[in-house]
Amino acid sequence: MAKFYVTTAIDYSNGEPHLGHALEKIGADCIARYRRLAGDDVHFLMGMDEHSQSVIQAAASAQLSPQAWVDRMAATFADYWRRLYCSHDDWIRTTEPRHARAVTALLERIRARHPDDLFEAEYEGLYCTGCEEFKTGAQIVNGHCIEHPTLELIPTKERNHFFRLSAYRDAVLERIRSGSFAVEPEIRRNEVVRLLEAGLQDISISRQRQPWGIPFPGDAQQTVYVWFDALINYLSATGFPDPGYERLWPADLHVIGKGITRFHCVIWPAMLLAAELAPPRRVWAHGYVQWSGAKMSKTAGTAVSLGEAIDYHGADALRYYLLRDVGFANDGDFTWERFDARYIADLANTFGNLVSRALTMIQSYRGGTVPRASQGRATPLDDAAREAAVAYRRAMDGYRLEDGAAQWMDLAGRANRYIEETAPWKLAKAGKDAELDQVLASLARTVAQLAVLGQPFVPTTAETVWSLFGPSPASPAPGPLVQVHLADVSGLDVAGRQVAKPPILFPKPRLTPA
RNA sequence: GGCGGCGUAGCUCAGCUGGUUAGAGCAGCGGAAUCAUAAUCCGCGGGUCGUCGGUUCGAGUCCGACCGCCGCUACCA
Repeated sequence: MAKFYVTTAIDYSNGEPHLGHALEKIGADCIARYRRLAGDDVHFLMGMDEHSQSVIQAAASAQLSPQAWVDRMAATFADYWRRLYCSHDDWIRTTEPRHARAVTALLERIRARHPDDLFEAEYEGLYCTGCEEFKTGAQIVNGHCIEHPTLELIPTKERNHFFRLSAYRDAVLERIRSGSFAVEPEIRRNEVVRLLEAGLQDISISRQRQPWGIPFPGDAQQTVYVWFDALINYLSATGFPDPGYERLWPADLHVIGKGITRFHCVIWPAMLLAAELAPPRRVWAHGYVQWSGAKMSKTAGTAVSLGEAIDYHGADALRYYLLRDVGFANDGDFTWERFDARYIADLANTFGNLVSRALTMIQSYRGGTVPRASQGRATPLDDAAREAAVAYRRAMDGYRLEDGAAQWMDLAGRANRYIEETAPWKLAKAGKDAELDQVLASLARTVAQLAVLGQPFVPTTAETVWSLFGPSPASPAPGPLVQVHLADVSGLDVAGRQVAKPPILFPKPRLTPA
């Protein structure tokens, strides 16, 4: 069983999560669930980034200690991810001892193996407490950071510890070009490659007078710069530096937003190389959720409440809509109208109604028992299902989640057409039992397959549909959905199972009366 | 400023190395059917393929310029 260690970016503890956070977590969860389905031994990590100046400020304005504040934020985030059915195996917080230990160990390991890579120097510049970065050039407009126009940039001059990032340009570039370190989608890889080709400067990795952070090893006056600290979370969660961390490391996939590729695709692999540790195998940088083509903004009133979006049609529906319509590569729009359109046309009318009509016919024509087809085996629908599974797999293996979702939904559409083509109600009236058995059996198989393939997108709905196939004399319990392997999906046998009356999976919102 | 991407039917987008009447889904219109969540299925798309020019027997598909969006990056007031 192949190990698959997947991570999301850890979230800053300075505000409520929004749709953008949600897209990343949902996408990563979709991948994690898919890899489990494909038989991998998945380890899925999420967590919180809890150091930094902005946390101190947020805590102060809430009249809380930093620790009390981050505890509260962690609980808030975790609750949202629970509501979205995130299936993470571990949850790391950078204030945990295991993380501080790993950060210290990594720095000491770099110092031991490449002492020249860590040095002290003076740094001077404008510091944005929102980004926790020094800002230069076009990042500054009207004297403010473009990301945080309401915050003051702080002129800062201090003696810091530096990391010799410039020494690793060629090594990182070579790994990206050769593919041993994959940066995707392609547009992101090209950006990173150009960035590397342009050359790198050494970076400051410590801060003075920043009590809320991890002490810099060998220099009690300074703390580890929050970004340098944060990246290491992926390693901390493996148990590093204790023996056995290699069971998980290197990470197979870091899922991040397109705005932080520099840290993950340049600095992070360089840090690891300096410590003589393997860089991650792959980074996937997703796009952003937009509102009518513009960045979501609270001030412009275009920020959508995540809680509201979850409650609107349910978490499964939000997951499907975001992954199918907004997508996991490029930027995409969120609008309530588009959400409605996907929900009604796809989830309710195509998928939900398919399950409803297929199982209802098995109820009324076969007393609720899935018939065993006597003649032939593969119907045109079975053939279509097999092809869909192949295309689905190809899309999901390449992290093209929107394509995977489309393949899944298209199969449901194909099944609806199959019903029209075969018209089981006519077969029933005409007493063509063998043909009817074959059609109903094929439909049941396909619905079961849809439950399996739909898991990464609509986990609870998939579970519900799967559980509709009850015990049969030959096989008392259907067995958990999560134990079904993707390789077996085309050979699923539900003949003989007793099906329950199908519930309304995706109830349609009542239309507003005129 | 540099580098890169995008601009195709009302909406979201496919269109690989140039070649029959430019496609899909959604929405809309018409029809059929009745197992089903008034769901489904079938039929219907004359859209300057951003603009102009070029290469070619032939360009949405290559080249150039321009317009409009967008991304990354740069010690540009």
